[in-house]
Amino acid sequence: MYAVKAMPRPRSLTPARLADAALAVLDRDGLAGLTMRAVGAQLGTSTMGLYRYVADRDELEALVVERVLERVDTRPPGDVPWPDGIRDLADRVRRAVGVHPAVVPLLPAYRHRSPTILRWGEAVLAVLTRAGFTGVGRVIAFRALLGHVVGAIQMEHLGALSGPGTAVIAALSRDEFPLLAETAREAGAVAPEDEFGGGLDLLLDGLARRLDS
Amino acid sequence: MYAVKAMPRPRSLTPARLADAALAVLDRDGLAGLTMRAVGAQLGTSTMGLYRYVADRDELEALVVERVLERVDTRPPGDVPWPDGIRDLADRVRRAVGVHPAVVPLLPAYRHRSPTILRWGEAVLAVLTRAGFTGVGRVIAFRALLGHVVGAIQMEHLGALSGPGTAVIAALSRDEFPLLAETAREAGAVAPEDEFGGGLDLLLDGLARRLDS
DNA sequence: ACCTGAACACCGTTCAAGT
DNA sequence: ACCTGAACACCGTTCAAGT
Repeated sequence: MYAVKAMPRPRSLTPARLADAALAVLDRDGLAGLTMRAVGAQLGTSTMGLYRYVADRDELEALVVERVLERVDTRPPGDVPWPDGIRDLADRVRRAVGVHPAVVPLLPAYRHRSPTILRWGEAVLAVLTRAGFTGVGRVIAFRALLGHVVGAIQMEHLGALSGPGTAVIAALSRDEFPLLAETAREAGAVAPEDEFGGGLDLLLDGLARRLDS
Repeated sequence: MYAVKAMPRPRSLTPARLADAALAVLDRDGLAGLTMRAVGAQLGTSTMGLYRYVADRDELEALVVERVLERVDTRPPGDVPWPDGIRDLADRVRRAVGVHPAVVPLLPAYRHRSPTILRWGEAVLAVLTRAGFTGVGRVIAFRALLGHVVGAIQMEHLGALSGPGTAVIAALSRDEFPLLAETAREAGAVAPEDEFGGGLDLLLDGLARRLDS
């Protein structure tokens, strides 16, 4: 019995509950509204209570990012041609982020620390390797795909074709920016997923050519 | 003479001087160190003096971003094959940002407001148009190129091949992430400009195939 | 062991006052 | 007209105190 002198009071929070609360605040009030005080209030606990679960605000943001990325299925794609496998994997990330667009500004800085993205990267590399890529060619292919996913997701949410930025450009003086104005108007007809997929297909075609030669 | 009753005191600052001071602070102390107080101190004026030139901190950041992008040559590339023209234009942005890497985290949000990037986009579209791209195909091509430049620059500066992130990955357990660990080790041999150019070439090859068919 | 609230050292920004 | 400094309403985080 002597080991049970004082029952330690159970923790009232879990990292998952904390991450959910922070994500709720982020979705509701945006990145500027994501403060330690706001998350504490969301949970009904004191602000300082959070520091029992995270070392600082940085760690809380990492928790939120991982909470969103967790939803990405990182299992190998089905038995399909390798370009379809890559398309599938890329789209899983795009869809998961689309559920919580407010997390987009955080992705570049926290991407590296995400266990989910590591597993996802391993799955992408498995597809590339089975397709026949090796060595430096595989490095370039992997980084190009990662760059496209990162870049295109940001384009979609911070510079959306249908967003205000494009409207501003479409209204630009035709004298100074004739092609930009024209392209912005044509862009209205392109759905976000077609833009994402279309760009990815360009990359995949380029990669296919590398395998032929 | 009655129009010259009271000579207005000349302004002591210019937007350019302000932007240079802010850029100096950013380069020295990073984004977290870029505060209104720090920029005021850098200029030897009061903090509040800055508000005569910018409406708020947001506008100061926009000024810094534009100061860096200003250096990008937006004139049409020489009379070269179109893929070389695109390569040239893309590399101009990469090199300008490389001089002030601390500005990278600001790029996604402020890109749209930059007059330089608008002119640069017009130049990219001119090359694409002369190459034969039109309509939706041109929209996709343009956005894919923009996405690659944005994504690859961020990969280079926030997730550099030679950076600590890759070292961490290279040290990962070979059991859990065998391909990631192997690729990270191979990545050490790839220079940043080769990674950027290699990815861009994949995209350009994909684009060339669109013109053939 | 776990949680709390006051306090501290910062921010951006408002505003009344100086020259 | 231009510039300044005190003050206000926020932050993240330290720390001593409560249960």
